Amino acid sequence: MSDTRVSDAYDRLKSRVVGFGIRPGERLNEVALARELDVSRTPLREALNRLLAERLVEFRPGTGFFCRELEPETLYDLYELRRILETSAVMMACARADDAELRSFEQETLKYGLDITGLTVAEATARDEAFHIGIAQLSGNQEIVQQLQAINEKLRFIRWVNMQARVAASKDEHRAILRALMRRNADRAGDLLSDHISRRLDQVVEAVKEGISSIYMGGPDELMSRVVEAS
Amino acid sequence: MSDTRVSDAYDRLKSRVVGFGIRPGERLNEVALARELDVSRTPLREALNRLLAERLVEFRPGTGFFCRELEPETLYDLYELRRILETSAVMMACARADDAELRSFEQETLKYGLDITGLTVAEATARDEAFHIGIAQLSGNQEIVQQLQAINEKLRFIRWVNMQARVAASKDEHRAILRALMRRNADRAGDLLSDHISRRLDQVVEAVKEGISSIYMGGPDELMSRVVEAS
DNA sequence: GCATTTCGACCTGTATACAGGGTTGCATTT
DNA sequence: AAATGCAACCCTGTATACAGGTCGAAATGC
Repeated sequence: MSDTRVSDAYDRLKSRVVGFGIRPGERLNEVALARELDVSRTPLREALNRLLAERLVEFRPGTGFFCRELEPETLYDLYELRRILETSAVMMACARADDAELRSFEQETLKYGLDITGLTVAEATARDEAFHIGIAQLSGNQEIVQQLQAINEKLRFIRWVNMQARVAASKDEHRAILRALMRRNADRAGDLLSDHISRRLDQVVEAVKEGISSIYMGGPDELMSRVVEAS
Repeated sequence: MSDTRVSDAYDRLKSRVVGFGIRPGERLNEVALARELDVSRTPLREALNRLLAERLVEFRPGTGFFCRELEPETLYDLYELRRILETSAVMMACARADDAELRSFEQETLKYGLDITGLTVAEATARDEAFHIGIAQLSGNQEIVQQLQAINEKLRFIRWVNMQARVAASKDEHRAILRALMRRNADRAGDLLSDHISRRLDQVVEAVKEGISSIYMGGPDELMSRVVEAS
């Protein structure tokens, strides 16, 4: 059992929202949801209010809570924000991280290898996120790390949809970024990472459309359990 | 009356937390707080959970809610994050904002003038924030704007403390930033804004110490109603 | 047949009650 | 005198009840 019923409901609700267990725009019936999560309405509403502050759900007074809508513009802005933060972070990492931290990150990254073919989409996405968060952590700025994690949650479904398309390129790009980082070449690392994310950013609008249809085709479970094949 | 009792309690609680109506680290007694805010514990706790998600309050299961602590390191990280976001934003603004938006911002900024001597600290801080948020809005990226607003709330008390120290410099720096922005000189605008914020960043740790004592000297109301004098 | 209005069911918003656990203070012991 | 243990009180965590409002559906009028 979790710490409290609130944090328990919060965690499970969050994974449903970011994982499309609940559809964007869908209205949330508190009584039904409380029964599903096996909590009463009070802790459920407390959890919903946490998600509201993170803008993962919306709220209309007198009407109730809704799963957040997916505006392509918002997702584009989030991708851009991610690019800004990660580009700055890798440059800070080049300047600040000590040798032991860099080596440790390199080892952790190369431990399973950069190749993600054969993994499910969910696994590949998790590993991709870990790579990027790892760089942010090397920057030494915890606020950047936390912001990026929040952003990643909002963008996770796009990563799922995109994960199959650019496997080979992603692997090479990650390797190049890692190399520049290990050489503490801040300008090059920043440029590479910026371009790496920009390439995804350019596809966001299409990804949303395709993503929605993909998701409603086989459902989120089907999508995230697909196996990534070499391109 | 507000929309709901939750949002009402949320707004008033938030202004207390960011304005030091509640001391950092202070434990929040729900019954007493509910009585003060004239709501019952249920909406109060929902409001507290929103603030928890924003990390403006902390929570220990079985013990209750606490006002967030002020770690100098966290504040330093937030200042740095602010610098990164605003530097990117002003460069994006140079490239993207249309002429009408730029002119409108210039007019709004010059309307009251850049000189803030004679205003109270609270007024001067509000105007300073408006200048910086205005630039972020010109970037066209709403996510950046919202992130900056959240960051500003967490740093507001430092602005209060610092507001008196660097009035003259701030005025000139704002003018220079505005000029570069109007000329769409992205590199120069970015550098100026980065330096502008970096100067504050360097003072953060001292500001925290001085800030704490200042606040507990005359109380937050006294601090924010001080009049800014020419240096 | 379509629009409009009214009625009813359901759902949200909030208060309150109760149980369990934490905290604090006092007393006792070392 | 300091530290530790115990007990009482208070406070948190959660369920539930109730009131007010919203949305939908059905019925009636045009």
